[in-house]
Amino acid sequence: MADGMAMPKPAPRGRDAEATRAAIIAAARAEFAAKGLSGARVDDIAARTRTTKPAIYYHFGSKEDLYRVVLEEAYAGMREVERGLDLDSLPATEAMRRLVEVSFDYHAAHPDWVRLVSIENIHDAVHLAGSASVADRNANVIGVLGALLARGEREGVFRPGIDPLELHLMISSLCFYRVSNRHTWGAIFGRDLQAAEHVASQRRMVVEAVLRYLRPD
Amino acid sequence: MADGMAMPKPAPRGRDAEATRAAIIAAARAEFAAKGLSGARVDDIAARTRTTKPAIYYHFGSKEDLYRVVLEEAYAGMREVERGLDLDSLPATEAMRRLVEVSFDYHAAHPDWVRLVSIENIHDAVHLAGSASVADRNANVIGVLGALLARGEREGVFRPGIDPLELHLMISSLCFYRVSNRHTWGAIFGRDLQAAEHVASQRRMVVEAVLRYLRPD
DNA sequence: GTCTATAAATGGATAGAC
DNA sequence: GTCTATCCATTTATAGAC
Repeated sequence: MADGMAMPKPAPRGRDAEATRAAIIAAARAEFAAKGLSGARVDDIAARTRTTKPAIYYHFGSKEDLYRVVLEEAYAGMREVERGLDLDSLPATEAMRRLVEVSFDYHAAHPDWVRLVSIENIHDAVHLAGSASVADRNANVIGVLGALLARGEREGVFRPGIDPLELHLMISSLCFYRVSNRHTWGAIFGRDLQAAEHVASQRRMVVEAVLRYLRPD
Repeated sequence: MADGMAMPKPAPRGRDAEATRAAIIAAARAEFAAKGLSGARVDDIAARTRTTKPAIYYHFGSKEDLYRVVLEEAYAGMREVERGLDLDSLPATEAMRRLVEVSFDYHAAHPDWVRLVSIENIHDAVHLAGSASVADRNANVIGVLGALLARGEREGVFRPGIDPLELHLMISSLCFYRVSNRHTWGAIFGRDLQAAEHVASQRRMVVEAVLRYLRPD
């Protein structure tokens, strides 16, 4: 257990490669989210770390490759949350409410992730296209939603004929837009969508919209 | 009526200042929508026109000022559509359906506008903040929605207590996201949201979602 | 008002020492 | 693996002729 200060180097600047990489990724994520892929400056990414520009190129090769890594890691973060959901123990309606609330809260709590996704769409998702970990994301959410829809239908609380992918589109739209477009919204309508009083109301609206959409009759 | 070829100049390149300005704006709109503000190149904007770079700087001063003009004109285009709606002659439910369908169709038909709005949000809407014509947009849509909600409530087809701004948020989310995020969506789920067969289904979903949200129960 | 040519600055990327 | 110093392509913007 005690490794007796077995670290070989006292580390004047960067400790080890892994720590440096992580620091660069964190800095790059902030920079890319703030200014986009084209707007981001490698110099500014370096300035956000304790290392320098050549370290970035040594570890990641190019600005674009670094962006790719940042994007990949950002999506990985969301996968964690999706896995942590235990929906089977709840009635279908409550499970759906919980799923929507978790999605709403995740988007609200991670505006940087929302911005990165927006930015990637401006680039026609070309950097995501070649990603390995994308395929696995595919099945998971839709599978969970599909199973929940089927269960709710059996329980008689959801109407039949709902496409899981289309429902996911509905939920994502309602959770994403209010974060991604909050700035133009604020400029046009003068309402801050992130103000605490409005967030709670919108959260209720989104849950209500989804549940009413699924309710039979 | 016949102006007898009264045009003073045969116009070898640019005819008049107004035509040149319009051509530059159109080219700039395409370039900015394709690559974003930082990614856009003034050289490429010039290449999309029959004029050259100095003409751009002569007419607009700077790349950023040109972007501002493009953004302003893009928003003006959407105002036209909103004004062309005659909702008073329809029952409240049908009027709401029509309003949602028009919004859906406008977003679907103008992906460039959607991209420009996304881009402006990445820039925290700083270019829209100082815009003169933004304020007038404010009142219009929300006023129309508020009046329609009040009428529907009187007719007993909408439930009370709906905030017009929040309803507009809901409609915009459902119409915007499927266009703005179609590329990451395609990369992750392998479904083209713009494919004709899916568009019709999503259009029904959006209308249904809104009407069910408003329906008393 | 519009062009050719060019200035001035920025910014991605690397050489070479340690 | 990480630094200092620098290269060089790109790109915004303008000078000056017509």
